[in-house]
Amino acid sequence: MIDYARPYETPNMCDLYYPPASPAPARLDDFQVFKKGTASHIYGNYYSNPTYDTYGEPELDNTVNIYHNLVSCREYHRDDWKYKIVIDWNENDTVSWLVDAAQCMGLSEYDIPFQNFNINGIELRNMKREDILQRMAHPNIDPSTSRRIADSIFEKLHSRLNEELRQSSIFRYAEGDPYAHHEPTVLDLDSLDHKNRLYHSDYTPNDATLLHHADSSDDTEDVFPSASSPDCSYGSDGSKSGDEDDKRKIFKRPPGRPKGSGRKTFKRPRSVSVPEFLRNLLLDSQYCPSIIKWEDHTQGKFRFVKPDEVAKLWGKMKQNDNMTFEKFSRAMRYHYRQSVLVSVPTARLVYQFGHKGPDFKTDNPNFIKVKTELMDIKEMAYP
DNA sequence: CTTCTATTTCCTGCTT
DNA sequence: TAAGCAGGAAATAGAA
Repeated sequence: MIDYARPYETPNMCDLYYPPASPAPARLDDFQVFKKGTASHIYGNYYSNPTYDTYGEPELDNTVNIYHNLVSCREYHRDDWKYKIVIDWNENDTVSWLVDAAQCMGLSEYDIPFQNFNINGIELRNMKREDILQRMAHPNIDPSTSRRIADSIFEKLHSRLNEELRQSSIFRYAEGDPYAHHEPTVLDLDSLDHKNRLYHSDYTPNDATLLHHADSSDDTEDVFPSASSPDCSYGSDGSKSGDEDDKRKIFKRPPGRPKGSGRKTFKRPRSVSVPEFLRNLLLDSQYCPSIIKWEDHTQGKFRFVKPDEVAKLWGKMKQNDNMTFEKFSRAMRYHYRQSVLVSVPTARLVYQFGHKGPDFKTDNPNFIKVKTELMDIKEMAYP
């Protein structure tokens, strides 16, 4: 069962990075804690990092002693950020990434004021070099060192962002971009399926007909033609027309997922769930508010502007040309039981994330600010 | 291999 | 009448 609420039960990692109100624990105690194996066996031991020995033991001050607090937190999932795209990072992911980057660069825990990076991935992505430098500044750290670290962190961040962009460009509309007003015309399914995106380098979308042949052993019993077959009595939009009712009596598709629709030639992690997919659409200016938009962001209420387009995107991501809004909405309704989604009875095409729904936090729902700024620019250009 | 979750497909009945 | 909604039933893929 997916428990979307779980992340909120864990403490904010950055809270742990602030120095404790009581006197800081002695370093020796921390070593003893590690020796007892209370946390280091789970989270690793920073002190096992050989680079640490090259640094002197600084005084514990009010900066931060993040590693000490980090390793004592049992709920910490230090690798989560690796399996998300940057814009999906929460505050913990950002700091975890920074910790990792610091370790890779051979820095000590005193070189970076981690508490200044208690920000989500969207905010991090939007930061300029100078913004990072500003947050990197600390009275106990030499300014030139801060500048050097800030530069390295900035480069590291953009190296990752570029890699995400490169990999996301694998998916493109072959038949033309239905959202042509967006630039570039990339169907960024990776951002909608972020758990899979890191594995795309060895993955190409299946050609259904190729799959049919390659999997012939499995298909010997498949008397129901797939969507790619010319005998299929269903249109790509799942509609049934005219005398197709007669064909349906002969070629009635059985319920359930079509055989061979899975991907068998490679191993991928679980794809995003329907609620996560919706959340990702809503947080992406390429799809929100053009095909789906927030009705009331504070309540998690959203509206399908083009339900069929959303369903097609879902189908595209799942390599299922037969996906329809009717079927997609059925998948949505299964999430009522767990309060991941909640129905909004009065309005059509309006749904709501429940209290166990995914994190949909954004400071700019429907990208209104961006639009306003664009309008301002246009007004300045064409008064 | 079994069990479980998350769909996918089809369907009936109801509401707008 | 069409579109959307609610939810049962059966089936599958993939993960545990």
